[in-house]
Amino acid sequence: MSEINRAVKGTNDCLPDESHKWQFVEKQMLETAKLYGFNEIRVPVFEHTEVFLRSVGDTTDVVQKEMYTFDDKGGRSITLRPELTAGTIRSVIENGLVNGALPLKVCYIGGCYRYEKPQAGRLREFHQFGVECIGAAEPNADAEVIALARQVLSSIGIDKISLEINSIGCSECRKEYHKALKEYFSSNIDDLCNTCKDRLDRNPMRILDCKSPVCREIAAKAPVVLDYLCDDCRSHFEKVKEYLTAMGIAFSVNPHIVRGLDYYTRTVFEFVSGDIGAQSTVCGGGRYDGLISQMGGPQTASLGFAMGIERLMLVLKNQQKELPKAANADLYIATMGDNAKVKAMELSAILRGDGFIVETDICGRGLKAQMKYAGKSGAKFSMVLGDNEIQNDEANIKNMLSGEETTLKLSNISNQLFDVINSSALDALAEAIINN
RNA sequence: GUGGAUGUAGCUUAGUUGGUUAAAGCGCCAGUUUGUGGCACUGGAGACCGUGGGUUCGAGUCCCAUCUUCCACCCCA
Repeated sequence: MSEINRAVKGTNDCLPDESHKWQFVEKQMLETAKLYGFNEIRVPVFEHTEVFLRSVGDTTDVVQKEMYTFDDKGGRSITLRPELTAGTIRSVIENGLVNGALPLKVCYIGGCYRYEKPQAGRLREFHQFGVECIGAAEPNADAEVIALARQVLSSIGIDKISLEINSIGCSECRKEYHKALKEYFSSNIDDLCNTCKDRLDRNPMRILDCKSPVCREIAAKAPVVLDYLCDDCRSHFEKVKEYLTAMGIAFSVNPHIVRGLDYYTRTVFEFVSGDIGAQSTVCGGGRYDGLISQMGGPQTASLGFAMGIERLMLVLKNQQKELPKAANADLYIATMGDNAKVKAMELSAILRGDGFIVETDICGRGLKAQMKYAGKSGAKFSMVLGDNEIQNDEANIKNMLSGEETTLKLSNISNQLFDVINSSALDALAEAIINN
C-alpha cells in the first residue's frame, strides 16, 4: 500500500462502529470531573518548544528523543504536545487565571504526540484525559484528585485496578535522598545494567523502577525515599493516606514509583492494570508544587493526573466490559414508488425534528433490499410506504425484533411513534425482569 | 534507537517439493415472478499475493533489502 492510503505509523482511526464507545467514555470523564468542580480547558495541540523544555524537563526521554519538533514558516520552534500539563499551565499563567480565585480546577481531553516505537498500549498519537488542580497545597487536595481519578475509572466500568502511591519529597529532602542513592548504587555499580549506569549520574531514582532482574534485586535493598522525607513532606504524605483511607480508597505504598517527568514533587501515584501488557500504567499523576513558578508564574502548589484513553479502552476490552451500544434507527421507512419517496422525506423531516433517529432508502433499492438493510442496521421499527398508505393516511410499523405490527396515522406520526417505542421498551424491560 | 514475530480479497484463512486465467468461508451487491428483513438457494463484484530488487525458462512459494502491523526493551498515559 502506498502512503496515500495508509495511516501514519503509530496512529489509529476511530471507526464509526467504535466511536460511540469513545463518546461514552469521554462523557463519563467530563461529567465525573464536574462533580468535583473541574471544568474543561482546551489548549492548542502545539506550543513553543520551550514550554515543554521548561516543564517536562530537558533531560527527560520525552523531551530528548520523543518530541515532534519543527520550525514553522516564521522560524519559531514548535512542538506537538507530548502531554497536556505543560500547555495547560502555560495557558493558566498567560491568561492570569492563577491570579483569580483559587483553587483553579480544570480538566482536558485531547491528542498527544510522541515519537516512540509503537507497541501494546503505546501509540505515536494517543489521547489523554486529565485534570489539574491549581493552588491547593493541602493534602486533602491530593486525596480528592486521586478520588476523582478512581471515580472516573469506575464510572466507565473499571474496578479491577490497583492504586499505588508514593512521595518523592520536595526539592530539599530529595537532595539528601539522591545523595544516599548515589552512594548505595555506586557501591553496586558493576552489577547494574548499562542504562542504569547512565542513570546513576543523571537521575538515580529511575534505577528504582528498572525492570532488569539484577537491578531490581539491587534496588530492593536501596534506601527508601520515605525515610528521607523532611517533616513537612512526611506529615503531608501521612495525611494523604489518612484521607484516602477515610474515603474508602484502597491503595498500596510503592516506594519504587518514580515519575518520568521532572516537575513532580511530593505525592506521586499510578493506577496500574495487569490486563494490558507491558505498558501497565493507565493513569499517572502527582503534585508539582514548583512547576508554575518554574514557568514564570507565582509560586503555586498544584497537582494533577492524566490517563491514557487508548489504554483504558484496552483494559475494558481485555476485562470484557460491555459499553453501551451505538444508537440505531428508531424507524426505517421503506419506500415503493416516487410518491412514497417524497412522503418519506416529509415524514423523516418531521420525525427527526422531534428527535427520532430515522432512515430511509437513498440507494434506490428494491423493497426487499430495503428491509434487509433495516434489519442489518439494527433499526427498531420499519415501515413500508406506498401509494396505498399515502392514500389512506395509514401505515403499519413493524417491530423488527418481535415482528409485531401496529397501524399508525401518518398525520400526527410523532406522538404515536413515541407511544409505540415506549411501550415496546417497557415490554422488553418487563421481560428482562421476569427472566431474572 | 535495540531485539523477536508477522504481511494472500473488507474480515478469517487455504495455497502441496517454485509450473498454466490465485482458492474458500464470512461480509458486500443482485436475483429466486413482481408490497416486507433475519433462513435457504443462485449469481456477481472484489487480491497487481505489503513494496522494491534478485535467482530462475517460470515465484504467492527461494534470496536480499525496505515498509507496515504485532510483541518486548528503553520510556511513558
